[in-house]
Order: sequence, then structure tokens, then C-alpha cells
Amino acid sequence: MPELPEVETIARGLNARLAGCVVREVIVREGRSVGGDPELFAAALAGRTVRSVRRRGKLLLLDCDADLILAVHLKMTGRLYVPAPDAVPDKYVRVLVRLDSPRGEPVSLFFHDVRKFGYCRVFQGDELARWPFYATLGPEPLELGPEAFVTQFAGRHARIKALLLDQKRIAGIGNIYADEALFRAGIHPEAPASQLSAMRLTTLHGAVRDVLTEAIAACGSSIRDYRDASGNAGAFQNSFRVYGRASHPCLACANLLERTRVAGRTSTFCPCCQRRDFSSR
DNA sequence: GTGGCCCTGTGA
DNA sequence: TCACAGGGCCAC
Repeated sequence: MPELPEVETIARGLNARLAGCVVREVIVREGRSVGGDPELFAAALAGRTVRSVRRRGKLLLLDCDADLILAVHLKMTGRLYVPAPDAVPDKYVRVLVRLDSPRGEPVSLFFHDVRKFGYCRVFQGDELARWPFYATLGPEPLELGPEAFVTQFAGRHARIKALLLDQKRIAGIGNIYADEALFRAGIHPEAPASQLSAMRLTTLHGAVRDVLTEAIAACGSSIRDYRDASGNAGAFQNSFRVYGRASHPCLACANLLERTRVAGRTSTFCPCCQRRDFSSR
């Protein structure tokens, strides 16, 4: 799925295009995608004005008037975008929202999701804050200082990559950026967090910030499914140093990158540059 | 913690 | 035909 940089890019793009638009019609083509009664979902959104669009972790939040919030999780293959005015929705467009811009022009919003893992949900008032997934999200990595970051991981027995992927511990990091940050920090994905010194965790904090910031500047990474709010691809995939490069030479030392599995996800790393123990670097 | 599962498509 | 894909939830 899109991770933090991709979701941030989408949120910025949608905010520019949807702020002030009024929902005229909601068409749910796949009930599963709205996680409940399609009629209720459509009725809740009809007539609402979109105030702004923001991101929390990997979650897109469309703040509307009347204290209504539309939350969208793209999971693996989801896209949320404003199509060209004459675009015909293909069979993977699960939800269509027709809106009117402040100038009265028609604007559409498509929720496109091949694998149907993603979802759109509406929340009224404080329902969002009480939603367990939202309530337990960890801090935003770009708003977290180095000391707080270290505290979040220090002393844990679990492998550092599994902790980076744990949204309750830190929100928004997925498989790509976990691998990229660990490579930049010179830390093996299977290293137990408890074996990493505060200094190395601080280095990891900087690597996480750097990789996320650079990826946002590049409008995210597009592997196959990700597109921004206008349907355009990102560019950060051209800057991957390890993700998707197993068996290719390390860009730092030329040794071949290796692949392992951590927390059920493929992890690519350099066996030379990324060490398990803290003493070697 | 880990593995299976929710889905569908793609590429080897 | 099979393994794999950017996520997260559920049961062991």
C-alpha cells in the first residue's frame, strides 16, 4: 500500500482539489469497500461540504461540515483520486463520489481498489477518536524528536523492523521505508531493538526522517498501483537503495543484497553494511 | 510474536 | 502453476 509519503502526497493533492466541494451523489459499487451498509454510507455523505483533507499515519481523513469525517485506508492497492472530467470508471472503481466545486463545476472522487483490502468509513463527531485503529495509532515519525523515538524502541526484544512496521508504536512506516531507513542507518532488519545503542537508534531516527522527507519531496514511490490525487505516479522508486533490489549489488559496498522475512514481509538488506550487533559499527 | 487470511493481478 | 505484492486483523 501507499505508505506515509504517498498518503501525504495524496492528502495534499486532494485538499487542493476538494476543499469547499459539496457532495452531490455517492455510488457504492462494492459494499465491502465501505464496511457496512452502503445506503447509510451514501446518506451520511450526501450534502456534506469537504472542509479539508489530511493524513494520520497511512489514513486519509476528509473533514466535512456537520462534524463528519470520511476516513479512507488504501491498504495494498487502493487509490483515491480526482479523475479527468470525462474519465470512465473501470471495474476496480469501488466507490464514486460526485461533488460540486464552490464554482458549481462537477468534480468526481474515485476510490479504486483492485484487491478490495482498502476501505472508506464515515465517522460522526468523536466516533473517530473512539475507533480502536485510530485511537491506538503511534506518534507521527516526522513529529517525533530523537529522544522520544529512542524511548519508543529501546529495550524491546522484538526485531527492529517488526517494531518499525508496528503502527501502534510509530504510524505510517511500511515495508519500503522500513527497509530504506534501516539500510541508511546501517542496521540489520533482524536486529533485536534491545541490542541497539541509543546512538544507533538516534541514527535510525534521522534515517527515518530523511527517507520520509525525501520521499514526500518526490511525491512518493510508485511500484505498480500507487497514484497521487490526480492519478500521477511518484518518483521516489528511482531512489530506492535496497527495496526490490535483492541479488543486486549494494550501492555502498557492491556486495550482493540479500532477502529475508521479518514480520511476514520480505526484507532486503546488505549483509555487509547492515549489522545485527551494535558493537561492529 | 508468527502464520493465515482477506482479494486480485502479474511475472517468472 | 505458483510465488509474491506497498497492510492489518485474527487466532494460535
